[in-house]
Amino acid sequence: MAEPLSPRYEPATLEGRLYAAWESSGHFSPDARTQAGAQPFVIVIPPPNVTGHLHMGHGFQQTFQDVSIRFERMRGKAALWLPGTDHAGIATQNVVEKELKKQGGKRRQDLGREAFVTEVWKWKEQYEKRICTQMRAIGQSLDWSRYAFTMDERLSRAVRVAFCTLWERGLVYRGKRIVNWCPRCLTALSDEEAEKQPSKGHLWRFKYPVKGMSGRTVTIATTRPETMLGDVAVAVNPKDERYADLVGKTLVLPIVGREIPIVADDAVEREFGTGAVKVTPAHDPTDFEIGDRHKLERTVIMTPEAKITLEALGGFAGAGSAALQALAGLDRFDARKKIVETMEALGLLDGADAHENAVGRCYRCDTVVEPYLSDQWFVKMSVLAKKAADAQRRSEITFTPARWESFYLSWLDNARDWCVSRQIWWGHRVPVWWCEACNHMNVPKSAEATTDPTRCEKCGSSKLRQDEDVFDTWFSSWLWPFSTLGWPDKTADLETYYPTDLLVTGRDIIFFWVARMVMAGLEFTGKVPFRGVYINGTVLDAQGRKMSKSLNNGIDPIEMIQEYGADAVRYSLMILTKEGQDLKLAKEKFVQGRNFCNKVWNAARFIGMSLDGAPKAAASSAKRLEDRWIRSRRAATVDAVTKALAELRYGDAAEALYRFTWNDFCDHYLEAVKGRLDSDGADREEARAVLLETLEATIRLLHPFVPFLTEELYAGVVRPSLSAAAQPMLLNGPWPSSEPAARDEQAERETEILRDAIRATRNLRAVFNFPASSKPGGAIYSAANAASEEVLRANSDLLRELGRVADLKIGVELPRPQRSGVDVFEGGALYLPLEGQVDVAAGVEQLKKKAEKLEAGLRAVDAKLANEKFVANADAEIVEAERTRRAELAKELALLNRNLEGLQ
RNA sequence: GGGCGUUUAGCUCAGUUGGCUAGAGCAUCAGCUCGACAAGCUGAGGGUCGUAGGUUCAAGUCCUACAACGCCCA
Repeated sequence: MAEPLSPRYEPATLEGRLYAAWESSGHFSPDARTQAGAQPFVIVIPPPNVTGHLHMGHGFQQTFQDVSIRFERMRGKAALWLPGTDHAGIATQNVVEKELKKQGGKRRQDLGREAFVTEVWKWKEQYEKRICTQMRAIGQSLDWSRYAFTMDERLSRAVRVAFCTLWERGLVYRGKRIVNWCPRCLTALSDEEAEKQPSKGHLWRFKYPVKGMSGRTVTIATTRPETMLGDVAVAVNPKDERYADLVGKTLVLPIVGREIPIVADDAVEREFGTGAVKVTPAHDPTDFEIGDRHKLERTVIMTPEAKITLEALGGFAGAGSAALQALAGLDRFDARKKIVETMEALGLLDGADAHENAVGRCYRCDTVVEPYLSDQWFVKMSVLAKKAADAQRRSEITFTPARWESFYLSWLDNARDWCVSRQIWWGHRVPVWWCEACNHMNVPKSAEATTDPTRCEKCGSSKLRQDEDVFDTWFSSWLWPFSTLGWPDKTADLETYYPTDLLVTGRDIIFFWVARMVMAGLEFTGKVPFRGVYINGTVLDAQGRKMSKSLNNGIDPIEMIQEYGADAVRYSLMILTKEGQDLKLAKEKFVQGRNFCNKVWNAARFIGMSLDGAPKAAASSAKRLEDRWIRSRRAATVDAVTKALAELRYGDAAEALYRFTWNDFCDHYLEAVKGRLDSDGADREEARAVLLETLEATIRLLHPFVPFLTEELYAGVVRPSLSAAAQPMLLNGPWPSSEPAARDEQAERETEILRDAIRATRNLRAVFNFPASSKPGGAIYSAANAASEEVLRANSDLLRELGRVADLKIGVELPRPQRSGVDVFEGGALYLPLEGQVDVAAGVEQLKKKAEKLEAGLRAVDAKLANEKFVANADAEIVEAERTRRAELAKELALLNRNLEGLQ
């Protein structure tokens, strides 16, 4: 090492520099590997909102992806992690609208469509860099040369081709349907975008008089009284005897004065409310269907802003009435109140009950969604959904955790047609042209999808007007895994990198996105878009609540990176997570990652100080116990981590590395070799060789989790001692290979004995309050057998140094000296003579406790062995193990007791 | 109402096909400038595994019922 490293890991000093070096090295791109014939490994990023900022959920989700990408890249694959952002139609439009209002009080309508969209593009250009910079700050190894934005010319082309193709195949249609309408955003939403929330309301009962039967009324129940203006019938269940005689009769709709029939329909639940429901086909999806079955009129009584309009009610008896006129122009909720009051005044209110039901709200602005009749574009789901479900049933896609498979299937099996048109301006405009001359709808052929038609294909008129609507954002996102790779063109990228390997995303968009990508993939490319789907958990606050703006309980990943370092943030997130489980997070949790990074840093710093160029011995020829042991542990860890990462068990991999690095490598091995580094000759060189070898493997295994730290240590500590042929960057691999020959079970067993003897020594020192700086003499290690004796004898220098005793004696079944503390360890007993100011009474208490534990253990084993059925039924090796255990316990206990007597 | 998840130490969580005295991190207590690391070292204490049944030689683990909390769907 030329210059010593700082005693603390200081991430801020190196992260920016290292990321820039990685990016300019070209290793984020898979192209070189692909040209060399490597197998690809591909992930497309779930594109975040282009004008959003990176929140902890992104950081969490993207870190899984980066760990997998870095792992596979190091394993030699042509790893491609494709970055990009999403135009987020409604969300972005809303933000820009708000901003316009703030700046000059203008509405988008004041600017006009073209000028407004220009404004949004400006906004996008301004914020696009921010989120990409933030992804870099966390260390995400994305191939920026393939960066994609959903409204790029290239991806926009894909949207048009997709739509025109669906049109040709009869999978898309335009129709008047009840959609989820947001009266604030003034657009339709898909079913998935209308989030159902429980809401406290009332169930009102209204009496509708029966025509020609004086005094006779039918009582209906409703949660939305304002819609009664649009009632065109009342429906009852055909099997409901209460109303059997009334079916076919006519009611007079109060206030409006319209005559409406009583119809029988199976959709009506007899148990709900009064068993009679008002039918409003233009304002309720169930009523729409009832209306279809009974050929009822669809009477619209609200404007797109959800205000009452009486336009359709002019011809009825109550048209001119003050009661009805008073409702004109009222907001729907004011109208609700007013209608209830009016019905009460008319003596037609039968009462109301408190009622809780699920009310849809706009997922972007939280406004209560109105079921509203309008013309929209729909994608037929039945065929697409069945294909997507079948692919799953043929196991072409694997979900992790597996339980999401059934979740995915159950949605597909019940998918309703997808409303893809939105009445906003920011997005991909529907590629349909209306002829102003003959009103014909011109949809380009898919082969010519990107050329705007100039003449009506039916009448030849040049007066064409493009459809005003834009597509749902997800109508571009569902093409993401292949539009980003060049589809609809047959590009080399598409050929090489599609289908992708892994998709990592949250469970909240399995319907929105995952299922639809599978549909699109199968429909447009004939292949599933990805083979594996990892559903990550949700990041919650310390109290288990979702992080949200309104609660202000979010934790900013960028702030955490500044405070603790990107590696600390990444590592903490990974070790805290268990396959797909939610993650309760608090700022303090990042301390664990930071401390770990600092530990690795300092271990490397120490090793660096001990190295001096390449060691002059081979690690594989090192024969000392600690060498064989750490090499065996390393080999086991390589296998465990490789397997865990291949199976997407990120938390398990992080934990295995934590234990190996801290408990094995630092706590034992580094301490064990310190003495040898002072010596000279082969013993020293072998220690240095093993140190280097272990450090190298450790930082390679850690690299996917803590890329900055490890890259820096590779450059500063490891690489200078390696051969000139070593890779210039850790990023590029290789991944440590499995080395079964290094496994050494005997060394692991012997080290357990040794470490337990050291533990016993330290324990006795603490228990009897030996001063920390003292080195007690005369320690006696009484081995239970010759094998243990040999282990202790061969490592007596470690016993002395790590146990901090002045001198010691080792033998088989040695006698206990007078007035000595005793502890048992695996393979023997330790006697420590008590001299001077030591606290015998305290020690006796501790030993008694230990004896009690042994007794409890012995009782448990005895109970088992006394049970004839256990001996008869359990596997022979289990029984044998219990017998051995019993003998050991009995011996330890006898020893402890005998020696306790001597002390008291 | 249906589905899924969770319930193990003060807190956050592990615990594979049932089989050593149920583990870790943080927190707690005691002691430490012992060759990198006080963001550290050493040692220790702490759990009737949500409740009640059942299967089994043996249950944190399998089965049944129930409870609480969370998420999704209706």
